[in-house]
Amino acid sequence: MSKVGIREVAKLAGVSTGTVSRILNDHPSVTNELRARVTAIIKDLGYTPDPSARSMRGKVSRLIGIVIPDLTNPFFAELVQSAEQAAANHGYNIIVMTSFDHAAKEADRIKQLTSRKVDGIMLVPSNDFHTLKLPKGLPIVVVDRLMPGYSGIAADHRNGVRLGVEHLLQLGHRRIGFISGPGHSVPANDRLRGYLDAIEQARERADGTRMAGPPLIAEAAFDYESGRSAGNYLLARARNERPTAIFASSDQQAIGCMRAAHDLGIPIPAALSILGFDGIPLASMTTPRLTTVKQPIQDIAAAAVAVLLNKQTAPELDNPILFACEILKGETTAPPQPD
Amino acid sequence: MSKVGIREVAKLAGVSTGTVSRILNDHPSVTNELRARVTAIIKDLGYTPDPSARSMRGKVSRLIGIVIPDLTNPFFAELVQSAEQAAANHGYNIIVMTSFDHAAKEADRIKQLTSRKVDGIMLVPSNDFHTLKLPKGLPIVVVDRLMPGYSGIAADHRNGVRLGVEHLLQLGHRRIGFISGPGHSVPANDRLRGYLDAIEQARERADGTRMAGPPLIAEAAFDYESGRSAGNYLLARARNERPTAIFASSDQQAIGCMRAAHDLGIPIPAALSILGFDGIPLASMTTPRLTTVKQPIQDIAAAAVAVLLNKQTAPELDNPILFACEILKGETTAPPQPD
DNA sequence: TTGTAAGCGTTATCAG
DNA sequence: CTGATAACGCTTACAA
Repeated sequence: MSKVGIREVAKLAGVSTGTVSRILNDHPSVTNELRARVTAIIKDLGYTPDPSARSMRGKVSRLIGIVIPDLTNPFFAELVQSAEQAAANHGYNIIVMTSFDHAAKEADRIKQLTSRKVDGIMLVPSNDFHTLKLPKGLPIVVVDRLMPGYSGIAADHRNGVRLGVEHLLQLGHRRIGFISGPGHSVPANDRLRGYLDAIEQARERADGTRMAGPPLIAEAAFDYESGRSAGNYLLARARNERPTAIFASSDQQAIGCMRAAHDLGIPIPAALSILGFDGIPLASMTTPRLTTVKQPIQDIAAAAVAVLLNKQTAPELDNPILFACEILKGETTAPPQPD
Repeated sequence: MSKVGIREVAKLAGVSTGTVSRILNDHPSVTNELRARVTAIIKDLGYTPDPSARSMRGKVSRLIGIVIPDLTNPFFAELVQSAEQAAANHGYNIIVMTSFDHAAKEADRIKQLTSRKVDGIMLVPSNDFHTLKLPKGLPIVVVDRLMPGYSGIAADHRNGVRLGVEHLLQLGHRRIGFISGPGHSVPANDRLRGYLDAIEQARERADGTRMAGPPLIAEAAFDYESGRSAGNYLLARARNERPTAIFASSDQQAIGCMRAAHDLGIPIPAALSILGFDGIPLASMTTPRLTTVKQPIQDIAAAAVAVLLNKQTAPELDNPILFACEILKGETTAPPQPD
């Protein structure tokens, strides 16, 4: 059943193993006639090349490594799943590893992948990732959390957030709170910048309109519980002082914030609009459904795989490939009530 | 940097490559003294054995394949993550694949894994999985969705559900609705059986107490939307007729059901208790927090890996290893109001 | 207990 | 364009 190797094929086809190998690897210099005949025999015999032997002799393992901080995070889960699909389409498989946002573990995992001879690594760097030396010669594409000095692929967080703020502004909101991500996280800072951009811009064009003053930014981790307490913080003031809309840096934060509002007796979206970021499936499962800025996860994954397989030219240093985000309208945003 | 092979080690240690190999593989017949010396040199040189060569020559790849229906499902995501950790502890890595509950894709993935020479496969079979021939000689452990005729590892769904029903009974509920999973799914049927067990048992010991009559079971897919419509179905009757508690077969169903109740103006848990099953992180993120029966995912994953690595004897045919579930108390269950 | 040497299944080089 | 043939880095009889 499984004893069939390249030699059997060669013998049965009356050619040499070399020829079979060339056919297997789409080497151009083989007669079409021959190629057809041998291919038929291959299929007939049910022969499959042995990946281990291939990756030992050749320099290709058809294996891609993915290192992410946390598979439990729906965003990363979808990223991995999309990458798996994209890779499978090219005959590649995926080895996943979780770093738990721990730099040492991450370094170890990358070393493992290197020794596995993976053909490339897709990396979402851990947050305390600072001085890791990436192995040279091995294609690595940094995804989502872009690192200065490395090429990468990600959603355009900054413009995505700007888009979201515009949406709130157009609804008539003027006191727009922002729950920021952890300060040491690159995408968190990008999102914050997007918020500041949009607010600044609104201020400039708002001749008479006042953009309200009190602190409207709260820093928090990306998770649910942090979003909740940040929400509490932002909402803990008189009605005509507190924000009429809150933009959270992640859907999980947004959902936590919804809960905070609920506990304070503030109806959504009547008295408070909430906008999330990410577009995870969970967003459409809340009551009311969360309006959110969706990242094109599949596109990101596909692009990353394409780059690793040299199907697409890699992004240049400090000049990442960015994908546009779009607003996914739910039921948590509406025009503000008059004070 | 990377040119160091077993020969370098051997030369530098003044031994043969064979000896080094034996040391690498913990072969018993090597002097401790020698072992220590060579090990030191290995570490010193930063030598790492080439996995491709190893898996080609030997019969071990230190690779485990995992095939699941959907990585986006938080339950499976956690399963994979836990397995990855467990495997890493033994020097093993994980190749993940998604079948999308599609039998053909699943078969293809399994074949790929076989040719990769993985040392074992952890499989959550797709639901339209009927007549797949599993490759012989390759350890496969079926997880979560047990298939009759195969050995497997899973949570004890039946007893878990029974536990949940007991909880509701103790709170005083007598009309307990049940949202079942899709009829063709094995765990769904196990859960349904658990419900029937508990109800039956309650009926027997309930001398005078009446266990209410009207249809209290609704079949639905495991997802959110299905849970919602099943909830609507069960709740669409007069207050003194409808269930005072609903047990859903998945957390996602339960959350959908919460939304249905909400839309009908039925307060939770005041007028309706809701109990979920799975214990995904999402369960603690709803408002109010969902009470649920938690599956010990990490234990399941660890056991599956242990079996694949022969660290633990495999479960016998038709005699699966089952792990107990436990109730995770949230805020959606309370004593029923009088009619 | 340790050394020697023969492959494992492919790919790549080099002739023909 | 195709056929021999030598590696690739390691494990494992078999010998010593």
